[in-house]
Amino acid sequence: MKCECKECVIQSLMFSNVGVAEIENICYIKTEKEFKKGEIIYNKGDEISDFAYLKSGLVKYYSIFNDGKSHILSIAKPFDTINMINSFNECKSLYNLSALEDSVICYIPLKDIKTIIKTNGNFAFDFIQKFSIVTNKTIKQLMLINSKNLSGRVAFILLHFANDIYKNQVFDIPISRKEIAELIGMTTENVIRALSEFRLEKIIRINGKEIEIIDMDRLTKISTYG
Amino acid sequence: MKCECKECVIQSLMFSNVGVAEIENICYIKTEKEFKKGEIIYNKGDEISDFAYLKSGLVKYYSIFNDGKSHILSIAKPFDTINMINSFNECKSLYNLSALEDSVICYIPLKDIKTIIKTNGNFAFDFIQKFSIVTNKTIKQLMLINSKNLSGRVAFILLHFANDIYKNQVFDIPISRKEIAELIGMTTENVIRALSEFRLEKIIRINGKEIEIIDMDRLTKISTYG
DNA sequence: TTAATAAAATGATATATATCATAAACTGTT
DNA sequence: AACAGTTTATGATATATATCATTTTATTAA
Repeated sequence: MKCECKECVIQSLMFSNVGVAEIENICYIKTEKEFKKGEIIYNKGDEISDFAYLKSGLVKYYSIFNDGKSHILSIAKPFDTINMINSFNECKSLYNLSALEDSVICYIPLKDIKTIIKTNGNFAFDFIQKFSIVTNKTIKQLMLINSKNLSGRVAFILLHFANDIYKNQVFDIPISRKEIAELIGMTTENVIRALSEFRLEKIIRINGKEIEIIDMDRLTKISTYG
Repeated sequence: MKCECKECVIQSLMFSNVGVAEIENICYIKTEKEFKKGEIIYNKGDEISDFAYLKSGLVKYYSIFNDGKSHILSIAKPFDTINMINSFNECKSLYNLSALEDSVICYIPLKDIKTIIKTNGNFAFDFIQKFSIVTNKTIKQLMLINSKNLSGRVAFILLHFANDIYKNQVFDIPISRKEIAELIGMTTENVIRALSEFRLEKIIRINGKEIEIIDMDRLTKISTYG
């Protein structure tokens, strides 16, 4: 089997400095696995033996704390690395990961990535850079959401789906209202109320899971200042 | 000048794989700078040209968002790396950093660290591991705090100072009540109220900045389940 | 297709936290 | 020592969000 994925992190982003021989090798040892919507990819604590990235679909990272509630950290989209953040820790998943949509994950044994890091400094450097960008974005998003009120948080998440994930003003939201609540730290009822308000104000149009952002300007203002 | 810092990240943690020649070299090119309590170390957006770590003192990372309020991300303690998280991004500080106590920061030009990463795979590997631990801890703390109520958050922070920073049940809290509020995302008045309640309940003793944790068990319970 | 179940929606009420006001206790400065 | 400015502290009130209850609308399974 030979890789073909044009947007593969490994080929395009990270392996820009890896010799051709190494790339060929990686392409042959990679494996792919399909997950159905709702399937668990990793449980918290599972051993991580592979470097993984999302080829297609959508994946959520979440944790359950002592409050008994699920808290969603973030959502990975195609070509995001999966579990990069814990791959170098104790090689145990720090989060629960599950598929929000049917997803395909590409695996490369972690030991092979580690070997390349140890033998190819330029690859290691690019890897650190990529790692830094991913984690910084996650931390920034967490802090930003916490600084906002209910409407601001809901607006922020709608814009995240429209701008970052689907790159479209119309999209089928892949998570339930309850999951939006778990992502922004508010209750399901209040998320629904905020969405209803946006709908009545003609800022968005809702048809079940389908959401269209009608007034991008106002939603952005609500997200920014709310 | 020759390094002497026994607990230096560079010597002990990260340079375990660097050849002796490289260590000697690093020791000679490092510089140190003192910051008085309250002094700014980096402003958000400042260029980062050095890898830095905290030799002594205490440093806060914070950001000011559109709400006009300061939000503290975390507090670095001696031998923590400073700005590791943005060193490999755009080499611009993503946060404001200021000294909470008189502090000494040790600098090594980033270009030298980058050279070692590119030429010494084992160092790169250890660097990634260290990076991973630091960022994971930050993200976990952010999520945990957000999952708690007022008392739980205040208890959590008191335990953080006692257990992680000062390793003592009695300590002088280095930040104001306002800064505690900025760290846990509550208002100053409510932080003071929570502290007063803990005092009345004989869970802690307060004498200005001096705090003693009397009932560790109850405070831990409040932090865990609050 | 229908029943059963879950998700979305909305209202009423409770609760936690924020805001505003004020006073007391510090801190630093002259 | 006295002053101004800041931090800490506390109370009263307002506001935002959570909780509980109920209905409607989707989804899933039989």
